[in-house]
Amino acid sequence: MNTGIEAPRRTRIQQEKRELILEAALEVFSTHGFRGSTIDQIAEAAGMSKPNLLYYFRRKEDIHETLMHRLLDTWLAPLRELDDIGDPMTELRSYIRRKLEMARDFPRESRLFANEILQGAPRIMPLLAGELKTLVDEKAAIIKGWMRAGKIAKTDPWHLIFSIWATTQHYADFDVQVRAVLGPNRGGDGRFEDAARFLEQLFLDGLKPKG
Amino acid sequence: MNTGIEAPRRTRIQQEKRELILEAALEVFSTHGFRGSTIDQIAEAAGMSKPNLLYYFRRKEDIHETLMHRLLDTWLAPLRELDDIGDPMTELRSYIRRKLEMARDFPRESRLFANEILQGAPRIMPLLAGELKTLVDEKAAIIKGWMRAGKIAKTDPWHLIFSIWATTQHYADFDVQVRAVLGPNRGGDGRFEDAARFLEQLFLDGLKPKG
DNA sequence: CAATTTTTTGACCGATTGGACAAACGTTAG
DNA sequence: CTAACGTTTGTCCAATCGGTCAAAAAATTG
Repeated sequence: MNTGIEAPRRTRIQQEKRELILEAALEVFSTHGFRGSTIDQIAEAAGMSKPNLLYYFRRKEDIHETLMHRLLDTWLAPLRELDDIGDPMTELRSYIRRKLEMARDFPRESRLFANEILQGAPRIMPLLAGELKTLVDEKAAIIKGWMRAGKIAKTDPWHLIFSIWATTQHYADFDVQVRAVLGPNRGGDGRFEDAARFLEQLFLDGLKPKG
Repeated sequence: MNTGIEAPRRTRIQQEKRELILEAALEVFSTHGFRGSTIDQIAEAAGMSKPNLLYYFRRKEDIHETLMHRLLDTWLAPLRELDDIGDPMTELRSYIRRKLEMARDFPRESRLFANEILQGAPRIMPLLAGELKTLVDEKAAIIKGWMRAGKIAKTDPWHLIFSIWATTQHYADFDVQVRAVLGPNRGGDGRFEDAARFLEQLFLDGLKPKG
């Protein structure tokens, strides 16, 4: 997909500094949101002055936009990998696992995305209704095929995808709450393995007691 | 629980105007976050001047604090209702239904809460580790009892509660995304009934095809 | 070296922010 | 009526915001 944005040629130093800024901006934006973050905060986190930062990104929004476009690519990678080859139940299980791993390894990206959606997705609405919808529709069709073939239970594929997104991203977006509720004992590093075990069972068998 | 905050006596007009402000602030805070919202925005939404608003709430934070405390009470009501009387599977099913109804009927409250948690819960952290944890632990114990009695499948009660929160609140917090992906046809008012049907099946039977 | 280009910074600007304050307004009680 | 009290607003302020600009500093080139 051509976004119409031409990437100008850049020196090696420019590339590195831009990466430094994006890394700092990810940290700041993901915890304070777009409007809650200041250029000064990002500049300080990147170890440079505000005018210097503005030399690499002319506007605050440019940083955010670059971050969002880059994010969406990696963020949807697990769903893109979901395909018709292999056992359906295994395919879904590994999709859930991959999504949970992303929540564990890239919580800032998850929160950045959540912040944007929460506030009405003013900056990426076209992407949601376009690229994202197309991708989800495509994968929903695959899942529907599995259902018709009797490989998995018949249900709504779109809401199934929503539920996978919701349950996995919850461990990144609501991390403070999860850790607060689990307490110091169970809220440690093991919480992701516990979550993985639980989700596997939920999506496989549900809660009905085994006959 | 005594918060230590004394509620001063207020005239009838003060009560009404304060309600008006809180209603407006809920609208603004829930879509822009705390730092992204301005007193002017809230004042305009409430149909009064900024100094007039500051006559009823001395500081911007006072409005947010009042909103958050009030919110937590109503927000946790469904979980409080979960008790040992009645059939476990029915209890859980109606908890899920009630939570989904709250996401449908009070999306602004859900988003206000999500905004706060996303940003590290700086203003309600003690409540999470205190009141909330106590309540969840208590209900987790009840659920554990059901598991021991063989009434529902054995799994992690805490993560079960997380998954119910995540899947239901998703329809409030990520509403724009849900509607964008479902498209104009399926993204209409019926989406909550579709979600209810799906979630019921997921939590009951999971995805494994019926033998 | 000198000339040129790229990078960095201090100083500054207009706009917006949360909030203060006194004066004006409205209402009610005597 | 008038005095007292509760309510509303216009004006103002210091702090912070995103962003500009010229000039200094550093790096690159010849």
